[in-house]
Amino acid sequence: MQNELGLRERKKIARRDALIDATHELVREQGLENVTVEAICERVGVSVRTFFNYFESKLHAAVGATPLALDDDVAVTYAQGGPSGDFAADTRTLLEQILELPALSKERMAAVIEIVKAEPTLLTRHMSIFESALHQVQDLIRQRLGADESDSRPELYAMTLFHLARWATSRWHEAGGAGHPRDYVDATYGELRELIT
Amino acid sequence: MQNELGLRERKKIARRDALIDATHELVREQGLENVTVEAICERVGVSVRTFFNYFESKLHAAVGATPLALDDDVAVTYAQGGPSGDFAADTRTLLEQILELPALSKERMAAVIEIVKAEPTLLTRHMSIFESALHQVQDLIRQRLGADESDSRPELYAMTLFHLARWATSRWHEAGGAGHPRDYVDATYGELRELIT
DNA sequence: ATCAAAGATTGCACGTCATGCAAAAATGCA
DNA sequence: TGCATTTTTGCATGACGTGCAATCTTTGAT
Repeated sequence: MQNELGLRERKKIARRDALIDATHELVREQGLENVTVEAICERVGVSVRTFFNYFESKLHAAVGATPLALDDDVAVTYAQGGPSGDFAADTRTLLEQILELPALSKERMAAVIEIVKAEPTLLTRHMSIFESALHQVQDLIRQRLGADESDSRPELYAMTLFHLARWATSRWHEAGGAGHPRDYVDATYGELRELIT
Repeated sequence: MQNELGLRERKKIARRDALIDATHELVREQGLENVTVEAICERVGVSVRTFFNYFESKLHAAVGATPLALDDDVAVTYAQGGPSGDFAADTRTLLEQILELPALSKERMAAVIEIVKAEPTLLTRHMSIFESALHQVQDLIRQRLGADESDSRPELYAMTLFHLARWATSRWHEAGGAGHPRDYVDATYGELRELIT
């Protein structure tokens, strides 16, 4: 078995990409609210039902939502108190590792950022897009802290982390896409610290 | 003109309350997903169309969403750099003032918290419920910072503030509703600080 | 090349959410 | 009482999203 993917896999990826791209184009042209799933499907040449085989919702397609594929080692290390033993430092490292994940190509990421800028409600309204990712991170933090269900810290922490990620990415994009989102984590932390010091 | 409200006003408030309470009951009985707007209306004796005159969505009713009625003085003072001149301190004061607002009765607040606990997706999925409140706070922060549109700090700050408010409220509820959510802001700040120090 | 199993797409029916509009009912006020 | 203003309501409409069963495609083995 080669590293090659079968026709089946390749087609799936291509279709998925086509759906995301079509969504981006249409949203750019007409705005999120005015784009119907039907229109997206028409452009791609696919049935509406198929669209929903790929994405849970229109929003998921708009942000090109991909399951968070965090490395197992990284996750376990963090959960068990590593790598440094310092909670704040390790959590920050975790954030940087999350930002390393090749979730989207640069072009697509840029498209998403533009869309979010034009449609601020997208992220504010339906954060469910990232729900599973959020949940994973939340669980890691919970394990790390040895917290039980009633402790709401993991939830707040995970959400804050998510915002930090978004913010860093946003800054990176504002800077013209120079370097890597990871490079902007520092500034982001600094600004958040100004709020709660 | 007395302080008395006319029949019209009283009926509106009563209906609104009835809708919120009915929603809470039904959600408790059947879970958020299984409650239809139609069922809520049936219980209250009101048409579906009327429901949507009162609430933007089912979720809004579930959390008893009320427009954020922040005092004008408070808002202006904050936006113009007051009351102390220190950004972090004043923002914290703002948070405490937001928590002062009598958005919901204690019982209803408790009901909402229980619902959110049972249906974590509620807040994650549709944060739009708080969108207008969030937006107001965001604008205040933007003014305060003299930031322009491209600066994303107000957005992150407002959202963080929102989380802090939720967290403080949650802690207050866990403590059996003793005192006031405001009293838990301190602990909340401390815990968040642990994340980003 | 053939064929069966596994996987993906599709159409259809269905239920729900949400909005616009205009008629009808309720309320406030002179 | 009669008239103006709000509110409620029914109806039509459109979009979202899911379950199901039929159909088509890919795969891998013979």
